[in-house]
Amino acid sequence: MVAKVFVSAQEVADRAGVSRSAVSRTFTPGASVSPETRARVMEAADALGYHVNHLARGLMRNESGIICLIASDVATPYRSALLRELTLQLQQGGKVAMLINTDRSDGSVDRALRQAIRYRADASIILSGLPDKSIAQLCLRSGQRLVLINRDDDQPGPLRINLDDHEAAGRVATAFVRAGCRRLAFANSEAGTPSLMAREEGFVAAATALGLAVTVERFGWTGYEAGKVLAQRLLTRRERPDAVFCATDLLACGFMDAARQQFSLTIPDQLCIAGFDDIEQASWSSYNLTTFSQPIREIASRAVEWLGAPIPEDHSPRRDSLRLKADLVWRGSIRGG
Amino acid sequence: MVAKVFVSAQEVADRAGVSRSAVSRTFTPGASVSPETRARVMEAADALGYHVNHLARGLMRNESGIICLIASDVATPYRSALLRELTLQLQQGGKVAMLINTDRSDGSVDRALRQAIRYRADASIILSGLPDKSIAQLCLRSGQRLVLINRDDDQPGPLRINLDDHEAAGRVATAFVRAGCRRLAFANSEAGTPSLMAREEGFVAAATALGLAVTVERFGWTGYEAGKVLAQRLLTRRERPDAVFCATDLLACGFMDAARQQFSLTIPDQLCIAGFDDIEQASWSSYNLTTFSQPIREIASRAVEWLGAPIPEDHSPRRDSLRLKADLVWRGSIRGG
DNA sequence: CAGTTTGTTGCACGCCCGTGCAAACCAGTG
DNA sequence: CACTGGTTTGCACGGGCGTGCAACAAACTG
Repeated sequence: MVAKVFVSAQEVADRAGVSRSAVSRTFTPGASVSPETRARVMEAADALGYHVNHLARGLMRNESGIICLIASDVATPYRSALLRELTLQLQQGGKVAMLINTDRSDGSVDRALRQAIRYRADASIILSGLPDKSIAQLCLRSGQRLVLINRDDDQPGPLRINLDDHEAAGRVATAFVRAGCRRLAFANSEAGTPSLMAREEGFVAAATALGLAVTVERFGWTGYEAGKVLAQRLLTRRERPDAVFCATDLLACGFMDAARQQFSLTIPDQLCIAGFDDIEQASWSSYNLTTFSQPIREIASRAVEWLGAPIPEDHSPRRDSLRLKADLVWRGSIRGG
Repeated sequence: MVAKVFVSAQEVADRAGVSRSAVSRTFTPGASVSPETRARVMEAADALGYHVNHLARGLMRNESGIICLIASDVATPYRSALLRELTLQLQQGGKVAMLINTDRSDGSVDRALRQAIRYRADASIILSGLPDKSIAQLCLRSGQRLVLINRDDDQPGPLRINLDDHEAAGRVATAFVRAGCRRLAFANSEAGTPSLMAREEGFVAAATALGLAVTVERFGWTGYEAGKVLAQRLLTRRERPDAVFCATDLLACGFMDAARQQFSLTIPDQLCIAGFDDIEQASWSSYNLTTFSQPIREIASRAVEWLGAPIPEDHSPRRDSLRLKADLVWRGSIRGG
């Protein structure tokens, strides 16, 4: 068994003929080292293949540099795109991402947060689920920062980043009406997360204001297959909808495929469709889906920026809650773009 | 500034009225603690919200529990699916995944590996690119284990997991011929990674053996848009191909969309298509793509299993190179399945 | 030249944990 | 009671690092 034998600062010091402190200072920006010693240290370090032990450094500095990303369904187009952007920007900020998968079971997020605590992560970014209040409080008490993305929670402490789901959904209703649609429907999943429900409520509210009723159907999780089932259910109704707003693009893709292949409908002539997220597939020409783009870059940059900023002394009315705008991307699934 | 104030074992010990060792032993499986003290410690730990500091534990044990995943294009369907499976299985094995994004620039993988060393990762799993020999050697010398997935490298030390790309590609050629196709083409990206090239070579070799020539076209990276361009190029040729093997499913999706919409071809009647990876979209009914499924679960489980196994004393002829089989998933893009 | 400033270096301590070792304890035996 | 074997406990050390402090050297200042 070849034990772990990473080279330590002491070995570098011995080889360079200096004290270990000198080595440490060489790798600490702003520390006082003469150019000569620095050079000798660097040479020895290169020769030996020395790399600062961030575990030990984290112990000392009380700052591990680790940011925990907590998410489920990470292989989903939208999630993976967000994860990509987050990890990229964290890396640029000198942090490193620790990825923890959650499932839909109870306590899954709590377990993930416990892991984050064990590794003394500087912060946790939660993309799915909601932690128990007590464990969230523990994180905050411990000095760990928390970011909730698209989880419409209201407890103070974490940074909450959300979209204007409600308002955006209203814009779709208007667009549908302008396209001459009268029989509106909303295709949702049964997941019932705040942002999905906000889209549904926003759509229904706006339609009602325009004097139209909305048929709402909910099924399964927000995936392609669920979209097909939803199409099955909505398109076999007596009063077949002529416009459907799907809560996510994945649902929309499944919906469109079923609409075209099983019901021989043409889009957008016989049926208008809108989605949400602007996943890559929405732009594929088979779908060419009109949808809302999640401001992924901005979400990530706001989160990272907030993590880098110092915690203010005063308990001032800090902007811990952001509501970003989702832009409507016009493509071909609604008439008269 | 609320400094980090994670509760330490000492505080738990004080509260429970025992020594710090007792606390440590309580959280160390197999250590000798009486039931009473264990109970008192647990109670105090719960009350204070204590969690073992894995940074310090890693320092002691010389084993951080961190596994580094190094990859580019993590938002891609295939990559994200593999990442998901890896992180899941690592979690089940009690490890934790650290995700490092690379780009296509030189030294990107090397920088990622350096980061892995700094955090004293127990192992690194590389999904994209190839590390420089010297840095790879440094990892191995340091006792860090290395796994290369679909990177057909031949240096000893790392575990290398590859597919039977060459042979699989041959099976497609046969299928095309059986479907009555005569004018074969291969659509590749310019990335030139070993597995992509193996698919190309395997296809060409098999076709040649069957007495058919293959038109090869390469463009861009392995994405949807590149697939469209490749269709543009291949389908405007004098001798239009009647069967195209795309190096990846993403290329195939782009290719199919262009073939249908710009060239009004029907699939599989006028054009047979095959892909590779079996990404989720391949099963979407707009594509219904015949393709090879990457044995993602097996790749992940083999990797995790290998990481968990002890390094054998003797330098025996260890199975450090695995070649897994990619199964052909018959769908509707080749005639006569 | 004495005195002061500036810059560099090494020592020693602490961060939090696991563990070898020896002391302490406890129950059982003759 | 003395003795033995087994279990539990605390002490002290080490793992790799950053940093305050004091010692020291060099460079100025008057």
